[in-house]
Amino acid sequence: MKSKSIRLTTTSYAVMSLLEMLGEATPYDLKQALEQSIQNFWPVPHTTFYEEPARLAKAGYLSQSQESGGRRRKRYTLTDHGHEALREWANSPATAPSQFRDEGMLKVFAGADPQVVYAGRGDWHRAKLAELEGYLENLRMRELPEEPGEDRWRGAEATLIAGINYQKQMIESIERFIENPSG
Amino acid sequence: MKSKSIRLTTTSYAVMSLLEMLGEATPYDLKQALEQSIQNFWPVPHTTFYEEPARLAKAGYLSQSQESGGRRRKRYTLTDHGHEALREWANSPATAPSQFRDEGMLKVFAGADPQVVYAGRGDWHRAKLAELEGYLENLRMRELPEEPGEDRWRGAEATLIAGINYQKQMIESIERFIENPSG
DNA sequence: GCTCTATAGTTCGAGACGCACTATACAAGA
DNA sequence: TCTTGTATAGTGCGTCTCGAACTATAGAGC
Repeated sequence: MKSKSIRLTTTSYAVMSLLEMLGEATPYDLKQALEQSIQNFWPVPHTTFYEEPARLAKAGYLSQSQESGGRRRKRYTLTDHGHEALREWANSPATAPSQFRDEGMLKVFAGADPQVVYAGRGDWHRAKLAELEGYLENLRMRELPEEPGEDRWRGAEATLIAGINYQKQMIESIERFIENPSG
Repeated sequence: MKSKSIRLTTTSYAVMSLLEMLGEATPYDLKQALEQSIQNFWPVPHTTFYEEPARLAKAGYLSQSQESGGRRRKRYTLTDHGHEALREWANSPATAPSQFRDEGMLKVFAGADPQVVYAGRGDWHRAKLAELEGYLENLRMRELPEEPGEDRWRGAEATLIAGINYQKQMIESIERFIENPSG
């Protein structure tokens, strides 16, 4: 365990949380799981799921194995060290304030017409909303056969619901903003 | 004009928009102007205001001069090339979807108690709200002596108002989420 | 076997980030 | 005048993040 010391970023914890939920996962599994849960609150480009686990493994937070046939995919699991680090982070009170970025608002700042900038936005958020509602339904189907008390998926469900509420709110705000940018 | 060609990012346009509004500005001016307008929609660390203008100047989008006394600060203005690039971007319809990141929600995903995670958040947003309302008031005082039709500050005002609405909404959402995470 | 499409994985260079630090201005008190 | 304090202003640099462009494998249907 030649654990090179690295800085753990929020994205590191995202990967570790996902792994805690899934048990063992390939980068692709992680990518999919993120899309179906916290993507709305922590967007991560897919290449990160190939790079970050390798980085975490090198530092001893994950263990790695390789499939012997086919694509010879890498499978990761949390080590004890990883679990510990994750728990410590999750239980620490200090949390960075949330951030919002919207290129459209910058264009408005630069003088663009809000109506034009936000024309397609409502639909985008409506599509996202439908997608999330689908995930939530799937999640609830899958949960049925499990033991009562089984709660590996509880976090995923809470964040999905929050994501759904978030999308609904965005749809409303955008409509209000288009109607009356200085209200 | 040894214009090295660079990629213009959204942050580049943020800097250029600010410069268009201010006319001429030092990095520090840019930093302050951002804080009082679009910070909520495009957070930028302060070091960027020293690095990015230099990069843009090298590529011919800004011109640079240096104060001769004191801190010998650099002052930037948009070149014609810069104005053009900015206009083109502002008028282009394609706009990246907005992004939201919230480390707290990740902690909830990882199993943390929403009540604990979001305990101080409401206050944070309330403070931010008050800050923005102050900026808006200042902006409106300053606008009084200007010519009617003068609208360099209109974008700033619109984004400030949107920022204020955003903070109000966050305060509400957080309260609702704490009360009932799975509503 | 071939071809199409979905799925899965990789490389790499440029940009973004933020800690830690340095420097200047200016006012108040000793 | 000298020192000290504090707000203002600027910098260096290593690490992390991003995303375009690309490659590879699997499985379905002919």
